[in-house]
Amino acid sequence: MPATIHDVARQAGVSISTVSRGMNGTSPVKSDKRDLVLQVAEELGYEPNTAALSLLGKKTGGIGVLLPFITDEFFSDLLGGLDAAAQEADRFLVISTSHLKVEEFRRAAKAFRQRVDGFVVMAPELKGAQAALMLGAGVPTVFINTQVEETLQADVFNFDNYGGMYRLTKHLIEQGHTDVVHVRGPESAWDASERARGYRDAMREAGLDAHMRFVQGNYTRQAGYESVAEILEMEPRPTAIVAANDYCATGVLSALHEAGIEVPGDISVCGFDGLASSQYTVPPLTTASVPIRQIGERAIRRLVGRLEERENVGAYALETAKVEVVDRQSAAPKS
Amino acid sequence: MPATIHDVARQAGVSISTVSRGMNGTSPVKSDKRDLVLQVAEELGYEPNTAALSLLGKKTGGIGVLLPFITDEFFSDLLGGLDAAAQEADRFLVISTSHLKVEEFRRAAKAFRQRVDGFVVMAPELKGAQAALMLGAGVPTVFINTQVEETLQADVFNFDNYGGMYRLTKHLIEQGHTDVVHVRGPESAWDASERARGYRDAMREAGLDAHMRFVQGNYTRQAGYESVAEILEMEPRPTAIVAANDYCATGVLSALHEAGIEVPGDISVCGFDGLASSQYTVPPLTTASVPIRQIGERAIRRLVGRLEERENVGAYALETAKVEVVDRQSAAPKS
DNA sequence: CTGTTAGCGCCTTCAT
DNA sequence: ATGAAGGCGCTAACAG
Repeated sequence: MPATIHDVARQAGVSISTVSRGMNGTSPVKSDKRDLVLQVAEELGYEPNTAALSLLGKKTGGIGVLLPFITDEFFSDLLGGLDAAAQEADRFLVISTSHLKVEEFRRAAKAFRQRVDGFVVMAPELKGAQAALMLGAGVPTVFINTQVEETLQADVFNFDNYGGMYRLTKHLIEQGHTDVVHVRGPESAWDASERARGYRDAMREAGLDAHMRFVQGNYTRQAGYESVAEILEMEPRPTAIVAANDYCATGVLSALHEAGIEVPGDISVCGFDGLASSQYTVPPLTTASVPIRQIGERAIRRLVGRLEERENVGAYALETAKVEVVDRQSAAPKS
Repeated sequence: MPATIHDVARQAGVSISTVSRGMNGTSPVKSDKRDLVLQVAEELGYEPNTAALSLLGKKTGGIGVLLPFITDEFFSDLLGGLDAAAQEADRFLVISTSHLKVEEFRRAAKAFRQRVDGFVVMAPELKGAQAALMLGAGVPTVFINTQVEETLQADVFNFDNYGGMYRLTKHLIEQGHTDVVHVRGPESAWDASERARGYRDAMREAGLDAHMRFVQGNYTRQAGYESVAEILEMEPRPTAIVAANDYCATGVLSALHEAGIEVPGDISVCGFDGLASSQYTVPPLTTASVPIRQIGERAIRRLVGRLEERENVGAYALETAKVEVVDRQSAAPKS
């Protein structure tokens, strides 16, 4: 049974108010008494009961994190940034995942609402407004990589899915490739559609409409692996593959190696995300790098700023982080 | 401002006790009144305030998860298992990471103690007893992959670090390799020491004492990458490399490829962990597979069992999951 | 400066 | 079967 404020008061021979004031510095306490209180509290290992605090309307210190998955390096990186910034702000993360479906999302939102001060949400399969609705009005929320409308009253930290893929595709085209195939992400995901759109626009602008080819994937290595069989059947055979993400590209690399096809000698391969691991694939992956860790850190800082009602936070904003092409060895000029 | 029990009571024209009883079924309520209460509660979107509940000594529903890192596929897999089982039990995860150092661990333990019903802890750099001490006596805790003494009053779910590495090394030796080098994990980590011990024993038993070679690493891809320079200098040059984990092995593969050395033609490479990604490396990685997701699921189930004081939970137990060698293409018989 | 008191929202006796 | 009242631990008025 942990010590309560009464225990400390009794032991120190003062009233509970004095203890409270001494510990919080809410109002002046004679210094010898304050020292005594602090000392007794220390001895008894006293810590204010957080439930009592919340009941009084104090903040919980918790930040709710709602993610679609977690078993993915992209999300570990994001969580790394989130957690680092949270610790820095002396807050803790309450995490829940697998909210691909609306119902699951609603359930988690409900369970969390009372236990956290605000939310960080990544819901590429949900519109931001839809998610905001379920979280309840007035709950400070920051969205990451989520489709939003202008009217949404929340901060949004996106990254340039469209532009990143556009530039990546263009990069390939500039190297002489004309038959570039895109292994798409899931139909239902907004970010996947944006990436596909980037690919499409780059091809069109280069007058390569007739050369556009899509293979349906779902962001997994498995899907990338399986896409290769289909790609190798295409006529003419593509000389470059742009996968929707690095995971997918890894699967592509693996299948190509198994089929005895050289990368980038016979065919070029690109990913998207710029995961730490993409540097260590064989060969190292040309990709579009998303600063996901920093996005996580910034999202938390912004949220904490709102929670603490800092002056300089300002109006709600949509920030779109730049996505840079990282040229490594898995893509090369068309021979 | 969310509705309180008083709002419901007023609206339904009954006392708050009746509302409480109606919602919880704690004691009989005339059925028409109960229906009315339920209906009003629904309309008002009433949900019992969790802080008030905790104050009354009720459970919070939260499970604290304390991990050393999170930016690692191994941990995402673990979290996947943890989260799945938690959702199944209608509980939520409160996660905190980067507890490599004792001080950080203590800090997180303190912050979490009041907000969760129990803990799942993975602290390979801490002895279980030490961690238990910081969590406070009587807090239900399950340890994963943590060094423990016999006396620890807690459930422990480990996996066979020693045996897995022993068998992996033996596997290589049986294929004719005599010069097998081990890229170690961090000195301070218990699991890394266990793996190193497995390697050592396998080598010794085969009479290969004089052939033992260690390179110090730290479980990262970077360390694996850098170890290769050192390994290639060794006389005689090793024909096989056993890395302390898959990440490290990935770095090895990458550096070897860059150096134009064929795997497994010129040199065999093995990892440890059996990450999903190890199946997609080039070439696919021979490794020792740890059922980490299942371990996560089982850990949560056990913890929940304890929290609910189910009859059949029984005494505290140490379970050590088997680690299987998965033979893929990165290792081959010595030519 | 310091002590007393009134709740925060809820469950739980204790009466009725 | 139902209502009234106490109290969980704490902070913030309100008195001195």
